[in-house]
Amino acid sequence: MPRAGLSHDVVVREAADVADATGWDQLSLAAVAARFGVRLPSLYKHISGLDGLRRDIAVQATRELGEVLSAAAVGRAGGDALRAVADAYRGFGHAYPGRYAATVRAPAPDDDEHRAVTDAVLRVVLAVLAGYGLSGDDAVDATRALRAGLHGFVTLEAGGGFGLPRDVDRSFRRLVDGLDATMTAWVSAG
Amino acid sequence: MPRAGLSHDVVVREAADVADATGWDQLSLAAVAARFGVRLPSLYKHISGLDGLRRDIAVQATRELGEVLSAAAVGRAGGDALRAVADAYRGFGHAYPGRYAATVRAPAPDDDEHRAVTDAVLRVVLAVLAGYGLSGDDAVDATRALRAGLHGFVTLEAGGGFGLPRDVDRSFRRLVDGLDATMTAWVSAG
DNA sequence: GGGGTTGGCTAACTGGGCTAGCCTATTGGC
DNA sequence: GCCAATAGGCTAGCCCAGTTAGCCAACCCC
Repeated sequence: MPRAGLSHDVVVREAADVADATGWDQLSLAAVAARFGVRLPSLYKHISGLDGLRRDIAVQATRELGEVLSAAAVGRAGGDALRAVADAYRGFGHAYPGRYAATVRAPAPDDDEHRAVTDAVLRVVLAVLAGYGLSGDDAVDATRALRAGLHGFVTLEAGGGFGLPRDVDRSFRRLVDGLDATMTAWVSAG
Repeated sequence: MPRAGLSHDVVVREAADVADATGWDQLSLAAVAARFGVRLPSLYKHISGLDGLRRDIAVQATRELGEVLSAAAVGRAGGDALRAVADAYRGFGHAYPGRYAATVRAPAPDDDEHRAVTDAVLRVVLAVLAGYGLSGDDAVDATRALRAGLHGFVTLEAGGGFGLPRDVDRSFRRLVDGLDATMTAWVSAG
């Protein structure tokens, strides 16, 4: 019985790849086990069931998203930073649809590790908004508007919701420009 | 063996209620059959499996959404219409989370009935945008931005993604105001 | 090389979806 | 009113995914 060399991180990473390839909803332990050429119950030595695996993927994917956004934001400010972060966000959703879907999952109230990585993403966004001069309630509203616009666009695009031939990149650019203008306006409106 | 009085429409409606109560992802034929006090295979006389049922719920829910949005838009124009439609959209998502999730499902390419109801929703949105003087590519971009913003907000809200205490109604109002301003600006920018 | 730990495995159960085929309630024609 | 056809329930039985329990071999360290 040769060992397959599994570990928690290896299993989670492979499972994330499965989710990217087949869809977050279609993720199954059977598919992951098959990837490793291993029987399904063997995975239980490394993860706690399908739901535990989903949570682990969410944590890993959210960490990766935070790194990607942070890298995009560094050295930029204002609309420049906003556009870079927005593009990075959408790019992540395109490149890793399964991981992206995982990042939407809200952390359980007592899951500190998960909370930490979602907070890290939030901090990047807040830093971008600070570049507009937004803070407090304005920043909260702006964060929600920004996440709503980006998340909505990425999920609708991934779900095939944009049937029309009109160039999708261009629509996205105009959406982000609109968000930029809105936030700029909020600043001057005080 | 008394008859339970099932029919296609009755089953789909009850299944939509199950989806609202337990979540679109948790929808199961077992739960629907239990609601009717009927054995699971009996449902197959009225629907074609779980996936067929999901598609049927999507069609029905999208039709309902179209009616709700259309009713909200009637007799209004411009920002007034936009706000009314946006509130109706979010209200539908709150009141019927399972049905709402079903409306996101894109129609199969050859599913004319499904396409017809999604087109009806699109027509309402386009009518609102026409009130801004938007048409052609501008209208397509605006539709996408609008759907992205509304859909993103509703799903994040439903998913518990808005953890902060800041009033969510207020954030939504500001998002819609921002969309209104953006579309107004697009018109003048031609 | 012997013992503990780790990481595979098989066996077995649950529960959901699906198909086949039975049997009865209802309905429509005469 | 009867008889046949249809339609709408049912049971039985399959498959597949997830889960748990418990076995046993591989590896690691002394």
